[in-house]
Amino acid sequence: MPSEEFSPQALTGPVLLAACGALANPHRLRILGALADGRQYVSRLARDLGMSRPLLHMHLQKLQAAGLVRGELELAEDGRAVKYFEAVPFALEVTPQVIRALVPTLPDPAPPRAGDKGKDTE
Amino acid sequence: MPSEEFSPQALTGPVLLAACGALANPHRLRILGALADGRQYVSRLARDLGMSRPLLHMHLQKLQAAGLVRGELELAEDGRAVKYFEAVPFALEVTPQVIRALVPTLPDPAPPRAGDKGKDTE
DNA sequence: GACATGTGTCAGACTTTTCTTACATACGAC
DNA sequence: GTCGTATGTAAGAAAAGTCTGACACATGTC
Repeated sequence: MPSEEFSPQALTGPVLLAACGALANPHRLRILGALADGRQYVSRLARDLGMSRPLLHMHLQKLQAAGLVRGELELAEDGRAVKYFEAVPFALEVTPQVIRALVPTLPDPAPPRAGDKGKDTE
Repeated sequence: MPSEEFSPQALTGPVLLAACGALANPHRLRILGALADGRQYVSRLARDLGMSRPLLHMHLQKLQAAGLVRGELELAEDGRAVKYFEAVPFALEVTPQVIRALVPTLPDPAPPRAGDKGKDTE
């Protein structure tokens, strides 16, 4: 049951980039850490973590875009709409060799301008 | 021979943040991928990767600061100073549980202002 | 000397990310 | 109705990251 490469999707360059970008922020690590204890809804999470709700919303967006977190809007018993988030059970394993294998799947570096004869660049 | 937690140093919150921040860039992934094939000096690396040397220098700084890369200034046979970089053989493994364990080692979120009675935040 | 190679670094522009403040909606209870 | 909870989003400021172009130095060859 352990050790899937990267649970939800195949590990490609862009996926690794999104995942690392999402993990490269203390707030988002805290959020993921909190969600590792179980699902939670955003207003509660904002209170628990001591951050503003719009800010938390933004970070959750980024985590969700990276596939590290999953959100689901539910209707509570009393009828109020509550959005629960949970951590996707991912397992990200990165080594220099893994990265080398992913390099070919990276987006093109940048339009290499023709007629480029700069001295320091080429 | 495989599976060290995180080769060079213990995996703490700040270390993970630095590592992910360093990995969250296509140029730096390319650099690491190239160095996975073996050590190389920066001017050569800049040519191979098709990027300017100052830019490569900046990215190498960040990779080195994160402990993912190691540089060594050497004196070539003909006397020229050449700086070689090599990839540190790290193995970064991240899961929600790992993150939860690291949360306590993260830097303080932000000075939680006393007397905070904002409506949206609390 | 001029020219090639190698090194490092700075200043400024540009882009992206981060964060707050303010607004909008909907529902239930009083 | 008002108050409390929940949701989402937009505008703008502030900070961080990215990148280029121009410097500086040293060495070896011509």
